Parts: sequence; structure tokens; C-alpha cells
Amino acid sequence: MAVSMSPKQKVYQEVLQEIRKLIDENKLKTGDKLPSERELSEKLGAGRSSVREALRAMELLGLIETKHGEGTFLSAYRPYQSVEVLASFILQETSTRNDLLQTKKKLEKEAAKMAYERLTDQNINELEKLTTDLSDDMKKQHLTYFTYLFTKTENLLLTRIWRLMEEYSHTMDAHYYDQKFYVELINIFRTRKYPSIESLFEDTVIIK
Amino acid sequence: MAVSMSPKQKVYQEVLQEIRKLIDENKLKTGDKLPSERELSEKLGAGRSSVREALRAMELLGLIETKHGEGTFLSAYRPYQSVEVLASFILQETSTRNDLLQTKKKLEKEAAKMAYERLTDQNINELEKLTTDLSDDMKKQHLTYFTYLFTKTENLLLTRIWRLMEEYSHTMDAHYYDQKFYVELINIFRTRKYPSIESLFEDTVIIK
DNA sequence: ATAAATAGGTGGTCAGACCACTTAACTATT
DNA sequence: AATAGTTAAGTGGTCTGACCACCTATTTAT
Repeated sequence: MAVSMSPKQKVYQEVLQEIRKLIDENKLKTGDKLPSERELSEKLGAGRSSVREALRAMELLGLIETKHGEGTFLSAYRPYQSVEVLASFILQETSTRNDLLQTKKKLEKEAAKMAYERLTDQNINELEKLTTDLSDDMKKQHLTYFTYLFTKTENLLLTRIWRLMEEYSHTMDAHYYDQKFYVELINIFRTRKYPSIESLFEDTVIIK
Repeated sequence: MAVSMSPKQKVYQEVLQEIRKLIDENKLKTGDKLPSERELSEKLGAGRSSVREALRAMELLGLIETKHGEGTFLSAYRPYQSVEVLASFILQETSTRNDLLQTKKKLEKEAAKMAYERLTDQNINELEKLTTDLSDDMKKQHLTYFTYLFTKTENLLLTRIWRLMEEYSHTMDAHYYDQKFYVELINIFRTRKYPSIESLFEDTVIIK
């Protein structure tokens, strides 16, 4: 056995490094096109399937974007995809009911506080309409209501994580608040009583 | 053209979902063995190369561990690989950065509030020791400090999600607070001034 | 009983073949 | 000449089959 064995990296990991080098040397920027899979395969002396394993991993990490028939492009780094995938596995692995519902509730609380600062009177009226629409069931109403608030947070990552939890919660049997809650929150928005948001959430129990 | 086209997901993404289902249904835990690539390929009706694309991506994300000649195993989530890869690729984008740091901060705030109710005097002393240990750099100190607090939340899901963001934030250049912050938070714990937690966090700026 | 050889299962990798999609060049029609 | 339609080439998407390398357990030979 050789004295110093390099840990024998897998081909797709080497490809990953080579692609990074390539980007560096050619000073490629967001939106630029990478060489085609076949070209990379030939230049790097690796099979196309190995190149694809590297590219798919990069894609999942949000580093590249692939367009069928066009090519592979460097993308602005947005960890949303990977965070989502990871979160989905973490959720499935750990989610005790309580953890999920408790965490989701906290995200909703923070979203309400963030939205608070950006809501106009007009916005509040729109939101109110959503609560009075009785054609939807509670589940859908909750979703609509908070989707609106999360939009106002202007934090896409926060929104996506919440949305993921919201979807997971649908597989359980509890995921919304008492009808009065939604009305009261609007009331707080109107009367500008910021500190009440915290207590409203903390005092509210999730409906089973 | 059909009226409503589903976005036609790629096979490897479907495989990803199916594997998650499989883990869920069979209640697989860390260390358990996944079906072999060939078996998955057959069961899911996908080519082995597509299955591998999914598995390689999962591997890079640290969700599974592969042992040549043995099989594929669920691993305790260790994002080493993905963080390393990302770090070497990432061009920082402000909007994304802000989303992440803002969200992470809110999770830390909620953790502090949850921990508050469970911290004993003994715990607070332990926590204080962590802040006075000057052998670590700020990054590590922040990690240690909040890891402790998140443990106290007894919400594994919340902890995992935070940890994920913490890891991701390391690929950026800002992730901790002013030294005074950590001391002040301990002070709040000692003097039992719960409401101050909210304001402490809201008034604190992330160090760049 | 021990050691060696073997067989089967598993991941690692490659080559080649199609398919689906996009774009641009070319051609036929007006 | 302008337009519409066709074609060809390039690209990603996917599958199949073939080996190789590695591990384990069984079998076999000593």
C-alpha cells in the first residue's frame, strides 16, 4: 500500500472541481453558458453520466440552471431549492407533530410582524375579504390568509419554508386557528397595536 | 397544447420524492440501509442512471452515505460536502443573503424565548462559560452558544432548520452578533426579563 | 479448525443509443 | 423579396447493457 493514498475521489466530485476551475479561469458569470455535457465529458475524460451526476447535484444546490435543448447556465445562487429539499427530508425524519406545528406557528407569527410594517389600509381590507369568504374551508382559508401575509414579508426564503411546513401539516389533522384569531389579527393591524401580535399568537391554540 | 400542463418534472426529481416516501413509509432511520440502486431502478421504473443522479445529489447534500460494495445508508445530516462545494462556487447575492440572515435571526430569537422557560440557574452558568471562552473565534462561539439554546427548545425540527441555515450562512461573510449581545442575553435570562428578548434581537445588528 | 478460493451482491463508470426540445439555417411558396 | 414551412444540428433527458472494484458470506481445500 502506498504511503499516502489520496482518498480516491469519485469521478463526479472531480468533475465538480474541474467545473469550478473552468468557471474561475473563464471568469464565467451568472447567466453564462457552460460547455455542453458531451463537451465536458470529452474534455475531462469522464463519461457523460458522471458529468451529469455532478451537474444534477449542482442543479439541486441551485448553482446552475438547465434548459432542455439549449444548455446549462450559471445561475444566481439561490439556496431555496436545496434548503427545500433538505428541509423536506429533515421534516420527514424528525417531524413530530408538535415540533412542526409549533415551528410553523412561530413562522406565522414572525410573518405577521414583518407584514405589519408594510401593510396599507388597502391591504388590510383585502386581507379582511379573505376571512369573510365562507366558500372555502378553514384549511384553504388559513392558507390564503397567510400566503397573503408572507408575500408582504418580502422574504422569499422564509415564505418557502413556511409553505413547505404548511403542506406537511395538511397530512396531519390540525393546522389552523380559531376563526376569531384571524379577525383579531386584522383588528390589531388596523389599530396599530404591534405588541399585541406576540401575545395573540402566544395565547392562541391550534385547532384540532 | 393541453390546457393544464404539469411542469413535467425530471425523473431524478421524482426519484428523490419517491425515496423520501419510501423512507417515510418504512420508517427508516439514520444508519438504515436503502434499497440497492438496481432495486430502486426496477421498483420505480426508472433507469439506474436516473436513480444515481438522485442519489449523488442526496450524497452531496449529506443526506446519505455510500459505501462501495456494501450499499447506501441514511446518514445523520452532515452538510460538510454541500457547504464546501457551495463555498467554492458562490457569488453572493444580496437579496438572498438578506433573506437567509433575517430568517436565521428570527429563529434564534424564538429559540431564545423558548429556552428562557426551561433554563435553570445552572444552565445559565454553563452558557456564560461558553461566552467567556476566548480560544474560539466568533463564528464558533456563536454556533456553540446557540446550539446550547436550541437544545433547550426541545424542538428538534426547529433546531435542524436553524442548523441548516447556520451552515449556509458560513458560506457568506456575516453570521454573528456583537459581543455585548451574548452577554446581555444571559443577563436577561438571569433577571427574568422575558419581554426584553424581543427588543434585544430587534435592536441588534448582524456583524459584517 | 483454519485459511484460501469463490460466488453473489453492491456501488462506480463508461459507451452508445434514442427521445424531446430549441435554434438557426435552408427551402419552397406567395 | 418577404414569408412560411421544413430541415438539420446541437443540447439536455433517459435508458440499457456492459464491465470494473469492493465487500461479505459461503464454500472449499489444507
